[in-house]
Amino acid sequence: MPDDTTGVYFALFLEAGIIDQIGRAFLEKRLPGGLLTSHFGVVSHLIRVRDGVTPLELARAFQVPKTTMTHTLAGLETHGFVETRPNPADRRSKQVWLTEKGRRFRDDAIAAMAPLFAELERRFPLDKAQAMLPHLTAFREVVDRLRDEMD
Amino acid sequence: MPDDTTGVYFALFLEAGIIDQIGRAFLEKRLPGGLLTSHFGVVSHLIRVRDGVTPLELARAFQVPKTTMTHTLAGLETHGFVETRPNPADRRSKQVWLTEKGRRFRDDAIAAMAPLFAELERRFPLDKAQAMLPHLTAFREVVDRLRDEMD
DNA sequence: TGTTTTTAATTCGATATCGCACTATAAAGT
DNA sequence: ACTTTATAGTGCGATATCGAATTAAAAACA
Repeated sequence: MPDDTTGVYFALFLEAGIIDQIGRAFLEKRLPGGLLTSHFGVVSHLIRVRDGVTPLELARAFQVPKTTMTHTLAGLETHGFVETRPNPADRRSKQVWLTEKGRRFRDDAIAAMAPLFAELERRFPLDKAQAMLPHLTAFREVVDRLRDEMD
Repeated sequence: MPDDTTGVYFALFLEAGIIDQIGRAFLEKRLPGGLLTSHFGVVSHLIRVRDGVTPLELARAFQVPKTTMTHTLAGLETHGFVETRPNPADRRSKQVWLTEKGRRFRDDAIAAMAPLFAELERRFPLDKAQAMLPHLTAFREVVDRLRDEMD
């Protein structure tokens, strides 16, 4: 495998990292004090996908260690954005449910980001973004599976 | 702006974040104890781009706060992977130079990642990766500029 | 059924990350 | 030249992140 080959995949991870970093910084500057991208991410996931999921499922969705998710959920619960209830199907486990306050937090954050997305659309046209998304998703899916398998 | 529009850009950040997360976890599992992606990233940058750059330039390259870069560089210096010298052109500033040990650290890390990239190439063909990279880079460049301008 | 192994979550300790405030120097404006 | 403003880097405190070990419950298996 030529060095260039490695370079391309390497560059993809590098670009993803910088995009993530900028996105986080931008979002966090617009979140209420003490709240981070991790908090927003979880609440957003509970709305986008569904709530009532377990902490472990959330940890897997974001590919973070369980212990990190425990911590993030504790913060969200302190803020009253989620509540956890026992999982009726498994007494080791919990379910995470959104509160009204949590939904409002997410709506406010999205509203605060709207100007960015508007400007972004002006500079990186929607059709280009739409064209790229499925490829990036496919790459993520491959990497995701690879992680499970290569440990 | 329809909600879907926001959704596409939003999804791009989300995918980037997960790819970054998986890449970090994978790399860090293969780095010597106490060394993180941040350390590898800086050393790698000093080789890929050039060394002798200032801490601030590095902070900008990775879009992290200056104070984070100070900390990362301190760790690298402790490990003997870089050394910092006064900047002859500006007495407030420094220059960061690689050591032989630093180059070896980077080479070893890349070698440890090789199996991943090899398997990755099997599952996500090189031509697709090559096709996607310039678009992702373009997106990063736009977001990067936007960050500077929208504060 | 009883034992062993796996799984969900948490606690704890180490370190990374980051914002704020500060110092030193440089650059800009008068 | 002198004052003002901007810039490079650091110290400190708060909190996030993560790995290792632990506990409780479930699943696998004898």
